[in-house]
Formats: sequence, structure tokens, C-alpha cells
Amino acid sequence: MSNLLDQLNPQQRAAVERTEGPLLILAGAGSGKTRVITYRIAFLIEAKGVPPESILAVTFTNKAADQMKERVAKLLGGRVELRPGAPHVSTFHSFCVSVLRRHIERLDYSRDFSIYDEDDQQRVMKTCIQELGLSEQIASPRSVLSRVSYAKNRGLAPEELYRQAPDDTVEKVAQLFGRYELKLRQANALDFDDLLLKTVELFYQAPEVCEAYTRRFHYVLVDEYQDTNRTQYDLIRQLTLLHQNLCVVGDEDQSIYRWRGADIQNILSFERDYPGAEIFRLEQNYRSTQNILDAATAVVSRNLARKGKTLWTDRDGGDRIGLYEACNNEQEAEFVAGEIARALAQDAGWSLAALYRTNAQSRVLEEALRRQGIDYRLVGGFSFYARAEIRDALAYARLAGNPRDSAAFLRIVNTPARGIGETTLGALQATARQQKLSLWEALEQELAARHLPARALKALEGFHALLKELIADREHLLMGQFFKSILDRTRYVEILKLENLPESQDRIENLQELVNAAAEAEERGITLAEFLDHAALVSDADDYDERARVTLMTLHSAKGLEFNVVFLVGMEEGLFPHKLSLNDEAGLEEERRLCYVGMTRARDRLVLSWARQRRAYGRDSFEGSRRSRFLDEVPSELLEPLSGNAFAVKARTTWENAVNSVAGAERFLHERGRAIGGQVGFDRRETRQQSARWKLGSKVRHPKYGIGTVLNCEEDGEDTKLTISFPGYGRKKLVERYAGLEKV
DNA sequence: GCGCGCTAATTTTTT
DNA sequence: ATTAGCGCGC
Repeated sequence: MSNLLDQLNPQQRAAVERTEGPLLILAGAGSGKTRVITYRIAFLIEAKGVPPESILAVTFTNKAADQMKERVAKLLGGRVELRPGAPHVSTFHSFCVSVLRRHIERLDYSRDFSIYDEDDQQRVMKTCIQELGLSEQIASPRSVLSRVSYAKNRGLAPEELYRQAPDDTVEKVAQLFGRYELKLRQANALDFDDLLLKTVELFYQAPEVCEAYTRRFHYVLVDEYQDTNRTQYDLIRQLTLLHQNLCVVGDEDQSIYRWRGADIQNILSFERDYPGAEIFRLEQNYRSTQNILDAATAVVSRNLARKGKTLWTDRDGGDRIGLYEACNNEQEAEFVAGEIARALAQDAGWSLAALYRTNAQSRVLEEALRRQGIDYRLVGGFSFYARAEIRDALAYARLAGNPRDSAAFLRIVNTPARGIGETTLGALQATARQQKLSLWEALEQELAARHLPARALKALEGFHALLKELIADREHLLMGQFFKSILDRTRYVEILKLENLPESQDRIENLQELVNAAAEAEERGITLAEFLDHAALVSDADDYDERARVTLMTLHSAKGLEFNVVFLVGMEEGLFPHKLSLNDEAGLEEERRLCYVGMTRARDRLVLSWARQRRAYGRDSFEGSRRSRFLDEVPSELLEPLSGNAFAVKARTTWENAVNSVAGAERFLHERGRAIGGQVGFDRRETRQQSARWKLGSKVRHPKYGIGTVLNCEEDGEDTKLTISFPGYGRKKLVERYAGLEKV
């Protein structure tokens, strides 16, 4: 065990050894925060003989939790098996779910409660807005929900919210809030905020339940403490009242979830809240070069709301920070892809990442990388569980377990179409509202009352019978078979096959994957409820693949990760800092912290880039932009302006001119042909990818656009995609299979 | 009640 | 670019 501590620096070691009492570890970026937590857990078990199961470690993401479990297991080697139990490592949300699945009946919910994701929440809020006869223009479900979440995270009831700032808008929001809460209660459903709130409420209402947990967990550790909100703070407080052995780790400079209710005060006033607390600072950075650290520190030190710390590294100097100014965002992407290609070619085994402020920025980067034939991994965007067909299948499964789940009901009552349209559904909703029933109960009532038209009743009966069967299946079948039976009984896959759309096959495969995943989970002893909980709580960032050489993701998703090379793209006013954060100083400071987080992800090389012009989305026109103020906050002697590749600039410019005329297109192709052998990879790539059928520059006829010139040709799995310039119509990207093209 | 085709609006970050 | 919402014909 002693050699375990030898691997730590004096501060880290002190933080590990101080096992009793409240402890705040202020850990700068790259200072070995995770290391301290995992060593601390190992130390408690090995050196202090603490039973593993009396340790609770809480994180924000599944990714972080998994990583922690893995590392602790590694530290303990095989020896962990000798002891009963294991440390409880989980996210806030999954911890709460596990508590609630056991005890929520104390709060008059049933244990089969559903977890409502954002989609479900929107569905409910939409109905509320309609019921109050409001227009969605004035009160969009999104904005109301964000205000509701704000209130919930501060423990405000609708009336309290109104009393805080009584005006017409708040009154409406408060009304909607109340109605929304009622509907969730009727649906036996909890939203994400509720998972935390109801656990706190449970512990308050049923002190003996709380006590059981506090007695069990002698040691509590919290990661990313700067991101905790009020409810999470309360929860931790309840859990540690007895022993006070609380160790929190955080960095106020990396607090980037204020918009989600994170309260930086939690970390700033830890000493006051936990008397006798000790504070340790981890200020040695083991990740980045001095230049990267200096640049990041220079930016974040403009913030006023911080405790302040001095990070240092023994990695003197290093490359200067690359700064690249692109003429537009497409060329910026081309530049990044080119640099990535060069770095990969050198093959130092480096990991690379392009980080951006908004998800929408990923598309051009993806396209550029694909053109270069670079393998990359995209984190976020549409995750597996976010696909419509998967959510549909999950909604059936949820509804079979909790028929009162009206959001799931609404989602699939007519998917696939079975003749239950707006009118019939309207009648059900009216019944539900009047008699304060769930939609499922309203359905049963309507079937008994027989007031609706025969046709509607017939359709409803079919749906009712279907669900009854699924409810029985859920009881009897293994999980994999259950999902299979959902797909069979609803004829979901059959109908997808009949539709035979371009994406139908993908969807069928996704569903097959879901069935497999369920069957596999069953084998590992996971229950259906746990499987569904998992599906509700996994996030996009969780499918991050450490082995990937090239990763694209948002700055938020990148927190906690590190790469040899980081590209921070889109450094422009209005984008980063984002225009919605410019209103108040606090918002701006959060953007600045986000910038700090992004910069400190880099181990060896950091490149910042911005584009003079940016295309909104799909629109023809570019919009001008100004360089981000954050660029000016980096001392200029740390920056190294990059010229990129002269050819890349020229190619793009030519491209822009090329698209509107056949002559331009031909000129473009001609110039490009001459440039082969230049440094930019995409020429070779594209040339190699073109199929023999469609020669670049050849003429084709399209049924609608007439004659055009082939500009590009790429194989995308089964499909061949052609970029063609049509005089009068501009540039079009077409899938060969569907385009009905003819060679001229 | 269904489905097609058009338009209008949309994007900050996510457990 | 994608998608939700809407109007219209069946």
C-alpha cells in the first residue's frame, strides 16, 4: 500500500490521507483530480480497512462513473474480490433512481414510475399550453420548461415562483408549471429534475429511509462539485449529516453548467457549510505545456468570480498556440482536416480533437474529414437511444410497465398508424382532463361507455388489446423476446419494410440492435426496469471512445478528457462567446470558463481558429463575423499565426465561384487537376473515390434540373453520391440511386 | 383519418 | 439542412 501513495505528489497524498471529516479539494485542470479520488477510495479500503460498500462516490456522467470504477478496480487488483461488496460509484441521477425504485411508494408514486426525458416533457407541456388556450408563440414549451426547471432546481413551488416576481408572464408560467406537475403525477412519471428532488423529499419525509443510507455510507465523495445545483447540494447534505466524511473535488474555473442550475456558491462556501472543513489545492498540472497553460490562465483570469489559483507545470515551453484565420467556416474545416491528416501521417500515436461551441458546427468538420478519408468519432448529436424508432420501442416497453405513462401513450398510440387520429385522441384527452385520469384510464372508460363512433371504438379496441398482450408479454417473456414481441405485435418492422424508404433498412437494423442489447442485458442479470432506466439516463457523451484517434465534440462534452492536439474552432463573437450569453456578465464569465476548459484539454498542441464568414445552415449566403474576444485575451507572444495551406484557400475560393456556372465548374476541375501532388489530401482522395460510371466533369441529365456537370462523386456505403452543378439551379448533391440521372 | 407537399422556423451548452 | 406544422385531396 505504501507504494500506492508513492505515486502521488505531496498535495495529492495529503488529500488522500486525510480520510475523516469534510474536505474540499480544489483541483485545477489536469492536476490529477480523478487520480486523487480513485486513490482515496483504494486507500480507504486497503489501508483503513473500510468496507467497500460503505463508500459512495458520485459523478455527473456515466462516463466518469465507469472510468472511476475501472480505475479503482485496477488499483485494488484482484484483492477487491476478497472483500464483500464494492464501492457504490454512480451518477447523481442513477443513484436517485435506485433509491426511488425501492422507496418511492412513501411519496405515493408506484415503483413502476416512468422517467420523462426532454421529449416527453415537451409533449406534456404542449398539452398544458393547449389546455390553457395559450398560443405556443407566446409560451413555447421549451422556454416554459426551462423556467419550470429553474424553479424546481431552487425548490420553488408554482405559487412561490409567482410570488417571487408577480407579473403576467410569470403567472402564466406558474399556471403551466402547476398543470405540468399534476400531469406528471397522474402519469406516475418523474422528469430529470424530479429524480433528484423526489429523493431529497423522500429523505425528508421518511427520515428512517434516509438514515439507512447515511448509516450505510460512511464515506461520500463528489466529483465535479462546482457543477452541483441546489438539489444535489441538499442531497449530499442529507447523506453526510451523520458522519460528515465528505470529500468534494472541484474547480470553480471549470463550472460550465450554471444554465442548468449549477450553483458556484456550493463550492465557494463549502467551508461555511461544513465547519472544520479542510481545503487542499492541487496546482501542479500534469497535462499541458507551459504555453498552453499560460494561454488558458490568461483567459480565465479575466473572471472576477473565482477563488484563484496558480497552476504550474514542469513541461516548459512547448509549441506556441496556433491561430488560424479562415475566410469562411468551410475552409476552416478544410484546414483543420488537413492539419489532422498531417498529424496522423506523422503517426506519433497522438489523439486529436476538434471542439466547438454548438453541435451544429460538427457537420462541416465531418464533411471535411470524410473528404480526407479520416476516421473520426463524433460524440453527441443523435445517440442510439435518441433515434425515433428506438424511442418508440422503448415507449411501448414503458407503457407496458406503467400504462398511466401518458407521454409514452401519446408517442405510440398511433405509431405505426392504426386509425387513431386527432379527433379520437382529442376525445380521450378531454375525458382524461375532465375526470383527472391518465390517457390509458380514459381509453378504458371510453371503451366501456361506447359513446365514440364505431370506427374509432374499433381502432381503440385494437390498441387496447395490443397493449394488454404486451403487458402480459412483459411478465412472461425474457427481455430480448419481449422487445421482439413489441416489434411483431405492433408490426413495426413489417411496416418499415413496406415503406421501403432510404432509411428504412437502417431503422430495422437499429431495432434489431435494440433486441440484441436487451437480450444481452438479460444475460448479465439486468432487469427490464434497469434496462429502461439506463436507456433514459445515458447521455450522448457517454459513448465516447477512448481509442479513437480523432474526436469531434462540443466543449461541454469534452470536460474531463484530454488530447495531444486540440483544435478550438469557431472562435467568433456571437458564437463563442455565444450571443445568448452576452447579456450579462455572469453568462460571459461562464463562456470564458468554457474556453478555459477547452484550452486545457490539450496536452501538446492547441490551435484556435475562426472564420471571417460563416454559413448559417444550408443557406446560400455567408454572414460576416468578428474574431472572438477570447483570442485577444491570449497574450500575443504566445500565439503563432498559421497561414495554413495556400492551396486550400485557393481551392475553396474557386469552389465558391464554380458552382453557379458550367464554365466555372469546368475551370474549377481543370485547376484542381493541375494541383494534384500538392499537399492537400482531398484531391487525391476524391479522385480515388470517383466511380468509373461518373467521371468528374462529365455531363448528365436530370429529370428536373436538366443538364449539369459532375463536380464530385463519393461512395457512401451502398450509395453513390454525386455533386452536380446545374446551370440555373446551382450545386446539388444527389444520391445516384434515386436521382434518375442519365449520361449525356 | 391519412398522406403528400409546401412553408416556416429553427440552434447553446445536457444529466 | 432538417423538421414541425399546415392545407388540401382522397
